[in-house]
Amino acid sequence: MVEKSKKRNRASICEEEISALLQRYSIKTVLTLLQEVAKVAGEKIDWNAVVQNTATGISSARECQMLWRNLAYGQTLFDQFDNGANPMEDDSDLECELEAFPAPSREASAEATACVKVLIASDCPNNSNLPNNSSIEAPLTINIPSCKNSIASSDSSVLANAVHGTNICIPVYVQKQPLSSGTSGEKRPNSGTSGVNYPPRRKRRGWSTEEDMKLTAAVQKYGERNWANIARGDFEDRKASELSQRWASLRKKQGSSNGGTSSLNSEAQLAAARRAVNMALDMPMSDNWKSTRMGTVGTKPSHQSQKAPALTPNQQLATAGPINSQMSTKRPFMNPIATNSPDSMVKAAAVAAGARIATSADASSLIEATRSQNVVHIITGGSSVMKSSSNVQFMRTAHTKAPISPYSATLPSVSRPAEAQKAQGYSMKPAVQADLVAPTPVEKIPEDRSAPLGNQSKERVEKHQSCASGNALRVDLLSSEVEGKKSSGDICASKEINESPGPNGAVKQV
Amino acid sequence: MVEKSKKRNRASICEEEISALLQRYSIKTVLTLLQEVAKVAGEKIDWNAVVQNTATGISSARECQMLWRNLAYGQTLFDQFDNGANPMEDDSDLECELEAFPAPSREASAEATACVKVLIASDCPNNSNLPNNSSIEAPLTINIPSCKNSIASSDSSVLANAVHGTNICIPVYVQKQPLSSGTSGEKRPNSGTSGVNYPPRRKRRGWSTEEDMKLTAAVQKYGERNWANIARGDFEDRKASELSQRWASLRKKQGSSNGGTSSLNSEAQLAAARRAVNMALDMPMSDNWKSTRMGTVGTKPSHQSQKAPALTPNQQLATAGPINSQMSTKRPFMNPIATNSPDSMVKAAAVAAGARIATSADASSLIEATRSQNVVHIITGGSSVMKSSSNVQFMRTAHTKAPISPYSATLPSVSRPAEAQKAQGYSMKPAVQADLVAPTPVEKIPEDRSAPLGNQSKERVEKHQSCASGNALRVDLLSSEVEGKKSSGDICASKEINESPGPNGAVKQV
DNA sequence: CCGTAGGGCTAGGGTTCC
DNA sequence: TGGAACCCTAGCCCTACG
Repeated sequence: MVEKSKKRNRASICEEEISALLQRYSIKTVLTLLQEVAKVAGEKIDWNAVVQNTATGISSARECQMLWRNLAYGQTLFDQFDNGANPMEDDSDLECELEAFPAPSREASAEATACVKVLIASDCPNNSNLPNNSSIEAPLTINIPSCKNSIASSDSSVLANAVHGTNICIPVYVQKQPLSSGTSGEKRPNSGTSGVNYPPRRKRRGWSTEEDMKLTAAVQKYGERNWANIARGDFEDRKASELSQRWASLRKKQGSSNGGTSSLNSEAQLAAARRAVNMALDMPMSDNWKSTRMGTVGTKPSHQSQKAPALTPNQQLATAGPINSQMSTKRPFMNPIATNSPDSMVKAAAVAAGARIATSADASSLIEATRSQNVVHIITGGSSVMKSSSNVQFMRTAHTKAPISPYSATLPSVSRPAEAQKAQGYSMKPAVQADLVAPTPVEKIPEDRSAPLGNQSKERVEKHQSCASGNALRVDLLSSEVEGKKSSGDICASKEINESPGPNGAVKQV
Repeated sequence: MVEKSKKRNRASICEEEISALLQRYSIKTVLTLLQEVAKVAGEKIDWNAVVQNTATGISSARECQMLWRNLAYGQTLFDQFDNGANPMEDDSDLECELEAFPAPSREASAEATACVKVLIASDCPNNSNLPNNSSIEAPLTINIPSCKNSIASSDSSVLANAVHGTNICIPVYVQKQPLSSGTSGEKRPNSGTSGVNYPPRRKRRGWSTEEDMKLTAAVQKYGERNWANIARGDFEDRKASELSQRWASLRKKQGSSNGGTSSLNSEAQLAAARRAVNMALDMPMSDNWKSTRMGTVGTKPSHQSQKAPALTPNQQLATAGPINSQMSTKRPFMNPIATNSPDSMVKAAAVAAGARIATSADASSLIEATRSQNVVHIITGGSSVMKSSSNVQFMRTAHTKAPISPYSATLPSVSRPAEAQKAQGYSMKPAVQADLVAPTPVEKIPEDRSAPLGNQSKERVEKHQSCASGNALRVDLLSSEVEGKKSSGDICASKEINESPGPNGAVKQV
């Protein structure tokens, strides 16, 4: 009688079976049993206990189980069992997945679902204990069409059915909720057993320094716009919006206070950029190349014609190289002396060597930076603070040692991460990225977390790449006044150039 | 002299090579060449043409090529070639990927990258044509440390370097950009050749009533589908998609304010839900089961103890079933007569059978509905209007044919889509979802576009699932007064229950 | 190419709580 | 009382899909 085969894990259930069920048990019986079963704690169901307290009228635990099994996975109903028969072991339950045949319509599903939810939610059977003060009876009126007419699919027939049908009303008991005073702001009580409280307002939880740092790190890692990713990855109990908000708050604070604490990706990058510029354009040859690094990656791509504009300098000197060189010495050779950090020198050299990406790691970091933030800051010397809106790149540079003119520069096209490897592979035309480090920044670069970054940065970059793959690279400069503490340096001849990065006045000074 | 082996696709480049390069060519020379090469259109580089116009001072096409190859993929520099020597074929370029050794630091990469970007972006060589009106010269000051000191890695030494170094200033030419008016929302000009605009996220700009009316008029004029035309014609600074979206929003609002025009998903769903309720609780057995569908899915999950409360009805009847049944006939058997749509009957049966999800399609549709809107409306007969904020489910039901008492009911936990399959698999306790359709709605369901949906709904649902996976299902009822046109029906004994769904007074009447 | 649907993200503004 | 945390909604953008 009972299918014991646990192997059955897929079956279809059709109207015949339901017909059989409903001809034997009323819907109310069925629902009552389901409710009672649902109330059983734990996984195992003590059918004897169920049947003792059941309101279904079923007196046999075995029958209860049978009915339930039919409900749960379509076990065949049978009608011969002793009233005192013990139920089967739970282990004899099937692992079964019933398939609808044919599938009901989407609307029907939704309809049924919504309906059942209402009923389910009122888990107070109308024949049990009275609704107490915390419960409210709400009538749910149901029209029972007179079912003699067949084929009631059109609206008119539906209406006719309604007219001829009868209405029944079933009480729905629900937990009474305290009226919200609107402004009282009281916390929603965690009413224990009734569960499903409203998405309760979470307890307010301040941000610890640790969390802030974690956030900072995450932003550096993911960029400023990927709050959802950050939230999923590192902040289990903070929402993306909270992260964003907190980040804005942090930025505001640090921006207004002064140089802030940590160098963000953008900031570090931009500070680095300035130093790099310092180095790149006239690197003395007096450096020690020993124990330094050089990384340049170039690959000749098969048929990609991407190119990037190169640089302007024009000075020409030729120097005999010590290695692998049969070249003429057009430039006085200096003994390699370690002047700066090896890394710096190497990178400066890399720039000189063609503004190519040095390593895939570098490429990815660049890409990441580019993707994760559209703002690039190069702040030289000054302690000014600037906040820029998305999609604007700032570079603060100046003529002399304490220059504080911010520029905004649009980044050239950059590959998205997935294409990082590919992007490295240009040799027909040198790639636009490069590596170098200028070892001697004039002053400490003030921290500034700018660079809010659109989540579209990735795609945006991609688009740029496609639409501006030629020489079309633009630098938008923006010079702004110095804010914050007075800069000890002089602002050199930087012009006041206000570039509107967007229609929204995307450039903001904080 | 030239490595022709195309097999070389991986090599390392180190400081020695760079040293060799820089001792022979100045950085400016290098950069100039790179820029010039970058400007070459197409994939192939005509070195003879390059050398004719070069500002590098290099007079040999062969040398140019050699230098470029060194830059691109580290080809060894050599110094013996005729000035008139023809360059090698491009095909002799290597496919090579240079690896940095050792890899530069991340910061160094970023620094170099940003720096180079600035330079690259100003692709107006300072020795070429004057910047025109659309260009702006911005000084980029670069500090050139005096390179005699070695090991300048600490900040202090960096500073010292800066002090002792010299600054040079290179002009950076950039396209002048029109000032943005801030909130004007003007479109960012597509500055043609300069490319790479950043697609800035436009500042959000709410829709004024005037705009809405304008939009309405435009829609009436052009029809609902020609958003592109409308945008071009009347909405300079709105995109077609925005118009479409706004229109949908407007329609939703208006739909809820009165009879509206079209039936929305949520509304249809909820109307269906009511009908389903009508059907479910006392389905007559006089239906024709032929050619109908039944779908129920149940699986016994391994160790999941999720359960859902079942329903209240208590009436018990038993009927002999025609199929597969050896059961006792406790209930009068009626010949199956097709009373309603097959789908409906099937779904009603499904509810009866345990409020389980019928099919995965249904499950997903349910999930979708739940996810996409937190508001469920079941409006019976009345023409009242209600707007609810997220996370509240309303069901309007009543005793009789024109009932208009809205209830708010919290949805039970619902799986998110990814877990839909999993969610189907409960058989230890029946799942909460179910399918059924009541075929005979009493009245036409008024349209109501409610269900504003936060994008957090998903997470909320998820949370519900986790925190209320037991029997904790609650129904919060909310009865509101009828708004809008007078309902022809009577408002039955629905109580006035106002449940505050959230701290924000989420329940709003429109 | 145009439209739509749907998802992601955030600015903005409200509410609650400290 | 103000600010911080929380929350929601509207608006924008993007991608798929038709």
